[in-house]
Amino acid sequence: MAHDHAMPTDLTRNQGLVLGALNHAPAPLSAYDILDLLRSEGLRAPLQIYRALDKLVERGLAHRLESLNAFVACADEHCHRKGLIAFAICEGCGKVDEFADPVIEERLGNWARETGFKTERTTMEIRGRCAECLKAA
Amino acid sequence: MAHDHAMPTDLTRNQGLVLGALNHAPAPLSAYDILDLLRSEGLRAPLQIYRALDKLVERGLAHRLESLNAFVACADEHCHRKGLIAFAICEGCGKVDEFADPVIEERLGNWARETGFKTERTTMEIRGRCAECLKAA
DNA sequence: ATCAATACGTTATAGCATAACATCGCCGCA
DNA sequence: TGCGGCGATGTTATGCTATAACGTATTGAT
Ligand SMILES: [Zn+2]
Ligand SMILES: [Zn+2]
Ligand SMILES: [Zn+2]
Ligand SMILES: [Zn+2]
Repeated sequence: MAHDHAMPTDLTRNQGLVLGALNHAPAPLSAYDILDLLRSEGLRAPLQIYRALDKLVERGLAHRLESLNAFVACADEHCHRKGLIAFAICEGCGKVDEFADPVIEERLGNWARETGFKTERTTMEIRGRCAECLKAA
Repeated sequence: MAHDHAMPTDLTRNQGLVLGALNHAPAPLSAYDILDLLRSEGLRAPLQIYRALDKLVERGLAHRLESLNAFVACADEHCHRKGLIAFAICEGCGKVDEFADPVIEERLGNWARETGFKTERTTMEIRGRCAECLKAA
């Protein structure tokens, strides 16, 4: 399970609550999912969640999945990855696998250099079914 | 400009209107952008747009950009591409460049084979600034 | 004490997407 | 000719996602 993450100590209360919710979740959560989970802690408005998420994503402690409009905790316990990250998202169980591939990064870097494009950020998301779900079917 | 696309002849009226709007647009359009463009043609409801978009995307005549919640016409005039497509989206002018890279496709295929993941579809979107916009700055 | 920077709380609003239901037109087939 | 299936259409209502705009509170340095 994802229960034993080492959380940075300098998070604000809201940031800590949101990251905690993501860490305990077995699948990506939307901002509104998180809000519902944290109403018992006194949070009431979407903006409280979005502001915390902004900071967490900025620091690499969480990631936004564009194709899902949802968020996950970073799978890298301490030092969050630099560079390009790919996400494999299972449509069956919701599990998200996070990995980096230097060759892909290099190919995209080459393409950018050749075309004169200045990359700010890249999202790569694979949708499908994980091995476990395939076995179960 | 994108004015001279060969449009399939078997599109319905709504599908044709929507694809036309995308073909003439210099940048990705949201479903609501398209709706506003087509009110003069009698379209009134978001669903009319979304239904047409579903068909167009299904046939590869248009693409959905997940990181933008918007749509573009496929840049491949006739035979839309098979396989993995990457999109480079300029934050300055909105231009979208569509390209395929067999090496990246192979790397992702390898990863999937190794982990037993069955890929249904992949989205790859690069955000940044195109050469032209960089020159202008 | 003053000031700037950052986080927080609240209300309202904007933007994106689908559910549910009725209707229409086309085509194949008795 | 009439029936039945199917896909596209039209309409209303609703739900989900995200941000604007405002004010207050906390922190921490000078
Ligand atoms: Zn990560
Ligand atoms: Zn699974
Ligand atoms: Zn295309
Ligand atoms: Zn540009």
